[in-house]
Amino acid sequence: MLTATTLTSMAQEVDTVNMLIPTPPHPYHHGQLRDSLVDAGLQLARAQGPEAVRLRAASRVAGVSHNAAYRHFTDRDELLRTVCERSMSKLAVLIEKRIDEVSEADAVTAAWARLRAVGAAYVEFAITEPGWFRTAFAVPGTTRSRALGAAVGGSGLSAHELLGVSLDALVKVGAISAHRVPGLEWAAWSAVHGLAALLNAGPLRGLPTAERDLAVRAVLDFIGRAR
Amino acid sequence: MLTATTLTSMAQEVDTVNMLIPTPPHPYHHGQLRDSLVDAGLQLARAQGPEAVRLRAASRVAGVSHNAAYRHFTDRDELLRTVCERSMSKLAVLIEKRIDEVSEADAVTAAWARLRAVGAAYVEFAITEPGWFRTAFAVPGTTRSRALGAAVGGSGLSAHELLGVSLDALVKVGAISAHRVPGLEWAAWSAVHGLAALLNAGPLRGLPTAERDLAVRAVLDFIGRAR
DNA sequence: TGTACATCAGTGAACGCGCGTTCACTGATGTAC
DNA sequence: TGTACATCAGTGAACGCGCGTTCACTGATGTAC
Repeated sequence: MLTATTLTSMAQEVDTVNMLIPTPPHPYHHGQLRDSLVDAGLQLARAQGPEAVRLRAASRVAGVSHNAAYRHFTDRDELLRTVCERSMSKLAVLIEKRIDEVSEADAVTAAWARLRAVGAAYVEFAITEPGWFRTAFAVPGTTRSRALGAAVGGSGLSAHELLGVSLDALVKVGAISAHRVPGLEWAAWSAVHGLAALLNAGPLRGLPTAERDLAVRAVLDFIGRAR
Repeated sequence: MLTATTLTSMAQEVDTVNMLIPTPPHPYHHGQLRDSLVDAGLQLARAQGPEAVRLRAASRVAGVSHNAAYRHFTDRDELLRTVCERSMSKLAVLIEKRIDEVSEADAVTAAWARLRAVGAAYVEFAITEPGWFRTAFAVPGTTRSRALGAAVGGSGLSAHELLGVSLDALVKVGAISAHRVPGLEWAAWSAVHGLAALLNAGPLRGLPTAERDLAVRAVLDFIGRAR
């Protein structure tokens, strides 16, 4: 069964590490400026969270004058929303990846392992990418936005939908009864989200790795005990 | 048993409602400026969250020139930390109040009801006072700060300590075994904190009251099923 | 009890910062004829 | 194929904002003698 103990940095696997260095000079017509600005915004969000996603800062990173951005975004908020959606999408991509890694043979065991994988991936993302995690939840309504995973072979389901699919699978396999799904959905999501928040920004930031892994295991076990 | 369905505004009971209006002119020597600035900071935090706690804004609300604050705080961070601690303390005071309202006769039932009251009060505070809730968790390390409740007849225990006490009581009364306490502590805290965050700032903001109450009940039931 | 003086706790002006946003502009590109 | 011109996508200067912080100041208060 997948545990949450191996919280190595997923960064390199999910995306290339970029430094916050302005890009070298470019021809007058940039050509990809919108994408470049979103990438710059993602770098800023990754390093410093959603507050750091600003038009001037992103333009600086993209190596462009600070008002060129207005050719591609109506205002700062549009850039921020785009970056939030992309962050949320990265979370969904990681969750789906971890689900796909589950290889249990028995259908029931596998279904439980997949639910656990959803929770573990959620926390893994929060810990290894705190800036993106905070950004993903910085704008209300982002959860419903679809993942961009389809482009890289994913289903395009959102993080929330992946949780729903996992719970439905448990019903289909006979592990839990259907009427328990809504409650479990709430409980599981809340528990995992709260754990992520407490470990990250809250009072438990900087907990030693061993204790942190214990806490993660405790919460995931608790959810798994729902059967 | 205490439910979470009555999420009426606790504001008036916990503190007087203050508008963000500058106080009337005062004598040259204010006399209570430090307290006034902290109160002003609490008003700002309540209305707009921790980002709004700024020296200039607080001075404005307190009706004082914007640098008088430097006689009482070394910098903005000291004011912010003070306001965060006070917010955390308000959370603890509400939790303790809700615990004290439990009136079950049977020791085991009462112990469970008190644990539930802790969780319900936590969510109640998050929903009725979102600004203070965010502020309480805005500065890492604030959780360990003691509540100021002792002054108003409370125990002075922090929110976290009140949870611990409730769990210990369940052990003492024979409802759960001692070795389950750490895991339960993590799970309960995470679930309730995550629920608060999702309902508040996250994707579920603006959920209709009925659905929201269902979600709260689902999560509290889930914790209560730990027996 | 009265005066000199130190200290405390305010004031008002100023500096420098990064920000979002707007303006008039100009270089590069695409299209009609 | 060549030229005129519209359009697109950049640039640089500027405005106004609120902020934290520092400076020299001044009014009020408390204390020593």
